Amino acid sequence: MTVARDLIGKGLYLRRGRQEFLVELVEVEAYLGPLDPASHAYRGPTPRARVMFEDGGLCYAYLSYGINYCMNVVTGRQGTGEAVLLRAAVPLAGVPAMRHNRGLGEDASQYLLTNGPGKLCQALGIDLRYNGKDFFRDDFKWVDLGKAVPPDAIAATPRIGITKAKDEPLRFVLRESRWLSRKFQV
DNA sequence: TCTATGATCGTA
DNA sequence: ACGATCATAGAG
Repeated sequence: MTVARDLIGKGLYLRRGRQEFLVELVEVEAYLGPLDPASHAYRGPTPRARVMFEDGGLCYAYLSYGINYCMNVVTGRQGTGEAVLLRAAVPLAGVPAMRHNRGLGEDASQYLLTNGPGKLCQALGIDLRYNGKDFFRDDFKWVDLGKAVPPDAIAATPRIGITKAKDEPLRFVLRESRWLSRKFQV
């Protein structure tokens, strides 16, 4: 949870072939493991959730609603099943490719690029092949963007799109960001 | 601005 | 059958 908070404002870089992407994370959600009924780890290390139980630093990617992909950072030690869902980001590099991946024209609002977990993955070209990849290798890189994010710039709110444990404030957002999947309410 | 709905498929 | 989503349609 404090790990999730620390991801706000971090830069994530991805290279695929000749394409390079860089985004700044502005919205994440913590999923706490087997005791969290909203987590995919709730039923233990099933085939889908297996990488959630690996050591931290891996990518847990899955198909959501048969339509979109979503990506997580595994954050616990081996066996704990903790992960953080990446929900929204600011596009910093590779914007034309993201626009293409999203099927958006030049005139479409820039905020539609990466303001949701499915949109973020589509923009970056993330699919099931990225499940189990290492965010510290495998063409990913964490980038220090050099911005200090003061604690009061980050807000904690309930998680989105879940039915169980919906009241825990485990979604972390950069308060004033225009790139959130939903506007932060006071 | 909001609520409802359909698309679509891996997982359990 | 369900779901850590999204885009669209229609009402107010």
